[in-house]
Amino acid sequence: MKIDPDSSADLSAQIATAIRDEIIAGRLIVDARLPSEAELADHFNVSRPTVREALKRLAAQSLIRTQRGATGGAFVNRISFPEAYAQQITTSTLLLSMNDVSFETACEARFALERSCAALCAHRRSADHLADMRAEVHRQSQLGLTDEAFCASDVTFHRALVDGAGNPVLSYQLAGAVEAMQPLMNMITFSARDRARIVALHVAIADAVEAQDGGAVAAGLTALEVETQTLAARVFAARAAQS
Amino acid sequence: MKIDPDSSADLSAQIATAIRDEIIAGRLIVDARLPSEAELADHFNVSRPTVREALKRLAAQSLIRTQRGATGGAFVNRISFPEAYAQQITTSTLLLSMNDVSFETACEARFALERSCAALCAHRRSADHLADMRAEVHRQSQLGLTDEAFCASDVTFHRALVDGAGNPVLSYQLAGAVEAMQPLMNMITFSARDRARIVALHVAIADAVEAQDGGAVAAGLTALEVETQTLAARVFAARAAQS
DNA sequence: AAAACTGTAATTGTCTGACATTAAAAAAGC
DNA sequence: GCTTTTTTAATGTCAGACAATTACAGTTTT
Repeated sequence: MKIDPDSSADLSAQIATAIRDEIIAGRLIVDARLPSEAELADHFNVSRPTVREALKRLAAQSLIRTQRGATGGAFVNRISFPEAYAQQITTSTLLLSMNDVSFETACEARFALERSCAALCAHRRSADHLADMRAEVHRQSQLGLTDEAFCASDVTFHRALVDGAGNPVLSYQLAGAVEAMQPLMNMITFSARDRARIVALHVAIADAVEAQDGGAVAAGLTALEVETQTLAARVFAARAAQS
Repeated sequence: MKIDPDSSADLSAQIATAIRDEIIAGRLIVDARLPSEAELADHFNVSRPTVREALKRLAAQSLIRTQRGATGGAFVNRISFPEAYAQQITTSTLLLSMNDVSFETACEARFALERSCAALCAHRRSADHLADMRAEVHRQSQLGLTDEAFCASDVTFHRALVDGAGNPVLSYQLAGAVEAMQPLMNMITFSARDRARIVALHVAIADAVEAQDGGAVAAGLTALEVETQTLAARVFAARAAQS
């Protein structure tokens, strides 16, 4: 591992970067044990708290895990899909909420990405995925559902569609796009008529998935995108007029 | 902010989670200043090093930035697109390299996602994006290029295509998919004939983008996917036979 | 009066040293 | 040979101190 001269950056940041580079370059493989904190401190010529801060940075990115006890230490972590999902969702959500990304832009990206699953999902979907989609459609049709519950069910429906493509990498990438939209969707209040239209489109999509007609799935998603965009435009216009 | 009982988890992890939740929920807005480390230590009833470890965890995710001096402290950071790109790429790259994701699966996901930009890029592409694509095609045609330089140019070409869609959220999501493939692509050695075929497909895609024909862009990407998959299959088969 | 300088206070960055906690391995006892 | 106890090595936490940095106010100089 490289050394850190007395540059302007934090020592802990430099050390974290040095170790991260080792992991990315493959010189530290999964489950390899890092030297103990005392050894690292000695190696980098810093104190143990500084090393610890560096290790915590890496732990925050799920790059390492730590274990106490005699044979404990810091180990290179095999980043799991669920962990990657979670990071992806957090980053995407904050990116959207902090950068004044318009609803249109986010919505366009989300549906563009989801359409990329249409053909694969139509081709590969299992009975389970289809059943999940039908179940969510049924849930959405119930009266007296809160807006938040409606949106949550919407997300579950779309995740079933994405997972139906049977490609974990695709599911991972889409997780951010679909979940990060939820806070934006929650800003909208859905009237009974709006919900009925959305549910009808969901039914059409589920039918297309069942028929394994990729083109129809994509068309259904496009129709849903148009519906969502016009609905959002109406809500935001009304809200702007009110204030 | 909530307190942390003496549960089994690390105190610094609990504190980091508590603060992260405040940020995600919007109770701590961008550029808001967190209490000083001493105040946080007092509030959570822990020592300052523990608080610092928590803050470093958040800094590693670009959720906060710190500043020294009299009016310094920790501030909620507006996560920028470049920062989000970098995190996305790191996570995606490690996810692929550590989880035995097959080349086919990763490649399928990557091209499926990229096709989602085809129509938008064809519609919106600027002259700049087109020029970038042409420039990369020209670079790829040069003889004596190393495999790595060829792959790097390939990535730049595809990023120009993605950016041509004019949707920053889409560019962000695709960054991970496109860049994370590079290490996998670098495992392949491209013969002159292979390169010529790929360049020809790139030319076809650039032509389609210039003609603003979204369907042709998507078709070109599909052809490129087929070419890449068969090429990779041949390389891996040859390598397997050799050993 | 304006500008340059200086000191002070607040805050993060780092170090030292210590103790608590944990969990595996070695040793002891039966 | 098995169970129990002790040892040991590692992380987790704490307390206190000092260094480095920066804004601000007050002072001096021009």
